Amino acid sequence: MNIVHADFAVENYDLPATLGSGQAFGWRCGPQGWTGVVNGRWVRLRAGGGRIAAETAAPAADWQWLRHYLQLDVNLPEILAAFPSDDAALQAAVRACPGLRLLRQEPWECLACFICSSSKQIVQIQQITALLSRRFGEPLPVPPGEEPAYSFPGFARLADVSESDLRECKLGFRAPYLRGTAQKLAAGEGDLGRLAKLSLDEARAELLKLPGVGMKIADCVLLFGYGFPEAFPVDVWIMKALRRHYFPRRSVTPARLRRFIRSHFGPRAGYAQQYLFHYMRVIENARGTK
DNA sequence: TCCCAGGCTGCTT
DNA sequence: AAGCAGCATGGG
Repeated sequence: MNIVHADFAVENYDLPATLGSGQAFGWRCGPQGWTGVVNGRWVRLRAGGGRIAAETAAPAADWQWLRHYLQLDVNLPEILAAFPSDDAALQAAVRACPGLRLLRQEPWECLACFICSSSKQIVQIQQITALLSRRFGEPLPVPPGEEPAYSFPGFARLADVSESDLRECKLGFRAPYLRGTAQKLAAGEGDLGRLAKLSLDEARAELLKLPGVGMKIADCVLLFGYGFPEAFPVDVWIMKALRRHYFPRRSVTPARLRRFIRSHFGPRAGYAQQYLFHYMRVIENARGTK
């Protein structure tokens, strides 16, 4: 089995923070780097010295799929410079983790994983999605001596899986949601590929038609899967941050909150969201419980 | 034992 | 329209 290497020069790219920041759930950190599956290929990544080194198990014609996934061509300093300068909380989050990036994941996998995510901790989402891959995905070529790896099962495959089989993957009450969404897509009711050509609001409206998909999950898919940079998923962590920093001692209606997000964070609000999320969840939390 | 987790749905007011 | 119980499962 051939092992194929590549090397990318990067600036302002914090690979561990990006792969571990709760936007993708398939990456595992080991002594030799971060191992995961991108578009049906086993990959290991290692960062250092202004470079990201990549290793795969099978030769590919080019590396565009990985550059696209890692969003290597995004001009991060330009995005960070456009954040509101008078926002102390956001600026602190940026200073704490200046190379945090957004990935561009495959939309179906992203959608399925976030349907599994509701009211779950990130570690558990990782476990659930790993079970789905192992059980219903296809085995992938890996270098000798490596753990087996599996593709993430497509919606056609999951549409044929019984609810109890999904529950055995620890999906709990999310099982009928994932099954329902997979069946709808398999039946041609909804075309994920078409969403990329729509506006943010139009694409969100399409996602909201799927079972188990509300505002939060829709915005995650729009941000992490389709690359709409203004999508701003509001989960419990972000809600905590927004209340604390922007609405102390005030109740906020969802409509007012959305208006605030749009006007305050601007057209790249999704990046601001990821910085606030990571700061709240990892950095502030670690400081508080140390 | 209790509270919470990258929520959504459907039923009550 | 807004509030809220219920939904599985596991971590701290």
